Amino acid sequence: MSLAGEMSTTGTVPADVERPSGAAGTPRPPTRARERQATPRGSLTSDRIVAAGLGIADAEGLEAVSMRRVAAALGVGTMTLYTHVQDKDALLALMRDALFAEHLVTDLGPDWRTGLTRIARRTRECLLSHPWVLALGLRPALGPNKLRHLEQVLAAASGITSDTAAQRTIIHAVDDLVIGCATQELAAKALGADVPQPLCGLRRRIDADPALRGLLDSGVFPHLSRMLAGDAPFAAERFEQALTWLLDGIERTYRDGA
Amino acid sequence: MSLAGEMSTTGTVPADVERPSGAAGTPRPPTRARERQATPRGSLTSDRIVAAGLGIADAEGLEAVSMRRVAAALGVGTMTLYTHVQDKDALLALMRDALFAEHLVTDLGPDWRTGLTRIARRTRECLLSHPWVLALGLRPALGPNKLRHLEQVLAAASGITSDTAAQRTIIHAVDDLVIGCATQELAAKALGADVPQPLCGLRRRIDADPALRGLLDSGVFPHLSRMLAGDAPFAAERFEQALTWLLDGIERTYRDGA
DNA sequence: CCGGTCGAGCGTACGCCGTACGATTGACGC
DNA sequence: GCGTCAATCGTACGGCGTACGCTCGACCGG
Repeated sequence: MSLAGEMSTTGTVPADVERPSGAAGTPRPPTRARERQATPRGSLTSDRIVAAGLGIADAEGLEAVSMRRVAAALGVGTMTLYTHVQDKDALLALMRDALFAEHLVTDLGPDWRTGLTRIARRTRECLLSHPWVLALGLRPALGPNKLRHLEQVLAAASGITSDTAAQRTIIHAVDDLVIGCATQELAAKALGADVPQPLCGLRRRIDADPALRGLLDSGVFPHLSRMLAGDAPFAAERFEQALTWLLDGIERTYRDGA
Repeated sequence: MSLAGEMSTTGTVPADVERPSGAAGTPRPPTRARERQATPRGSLTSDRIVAAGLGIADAEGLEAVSMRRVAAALGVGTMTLYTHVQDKDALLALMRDALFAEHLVTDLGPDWRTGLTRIARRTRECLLSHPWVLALGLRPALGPNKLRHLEQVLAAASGITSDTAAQRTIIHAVDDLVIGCATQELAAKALGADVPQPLCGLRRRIDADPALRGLLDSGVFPHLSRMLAGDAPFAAERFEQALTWLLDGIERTYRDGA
């Protein structure tokens, strides 16, 4: 039930898997010319499938995760996966939930603000180090690890108000900000940006396209031109600032009343 | 250059397209038994391809947008599209940029806060009414309409500070919140949620899965259980509240200094 | 009027994908 | 020893993006 504890923290690819071939009392001399059955019949579990999927996704991105590929990484026929996993969508959902285990923090700290800040930072790091999670897009995932994560966020939020509807609004707001930040940061990184110094990624891409470059120079974008002339703050700084603003707003609302 | 003005505002599918077949001075008696050439040779433009793509995406979702499908909607051979569009990715980028035209607001209002609020609301509505945009995921799009949108956001943000780095942080923060809100809202809507009354979508889905249901009832999720017993606020209310918090935080930072 | 050139249009094919279906086969209870 | 059943997986189907090369209409210099 509590499958996929923190298997994903390995980071590097656990894809190519041990081939027992003679493990656990089943020597299996191939009765026919069958060389198959490298995995001893009952050893394939959805956990191992999910782990293989995570390895491929981390190493090569989400688009490399195909059923054939996962099966090959496990040394198993493609259709065998369907005995343990309903769908490819189901596999992706399991992978998503496995990663929610990484969202957990070990210590919420002394007050709600510290707790929410720590969770937000951890979640952001998690999303940034597994970009394929956001590429999953709108597919909603629900699993035991997501429940654990929700519980932890709620535990932090309950320090500020006991109104459950307000708690919901608060954790959603923080989550939204983190998701949005990570999404945009990854999109920017896909362009080789994030070196903020002289030119940001946006500037570089506009320069690369003569049409856009002409449009920018046409003078109808005064604010944009001025901004592109200056330096850009690091994404991490932007995130911290935005989080501070949001938590400031929350704090002001609930400091007195509630 | 400024292709795709507000073609996407049509909403409904412009897919099945007029077949001129004898238009504009080329009667074209088929010299052979060729019945093709329904579109009079020069009439296919990337604009029309993008429009067809938008129609399919709005009507049937992003996964229905395939090169074959778009070509069929235009009454044209599949490979013909590649004369006007480099890639499927390029087509999707053009579609994304076309939608940025919808992000523009007609009036920013009297002050920066009104301006940012209006843009944020408009952007949210835009994302919600074209869910496939977020499904595009991390693919960064850049085009003339995105530049126009950026210029407008910057125009609003410049009312609070003239520091361009700070402007950048501000507009990113607002954008992040909107993107995150819309993402989560669409994910929730995909489950048939958003009727907040007795049970939210989360609750319904937990109940649907006996394993999760058991986990929840096991008592290790006290905060979660308490929250699920209460009502959930509407997504729109959550968005407005979060935006207010964020803008409050921004306002406090810049009201006195800068 | 004519011949040449060029690019728009597109038919075919290749290698991927997810997965329905049914045959095979090993483990286990009797 | 044998029936049963679930795990395994080979084959096949329809769809995808797109590389490649052919056809053919339109235009242009003569």
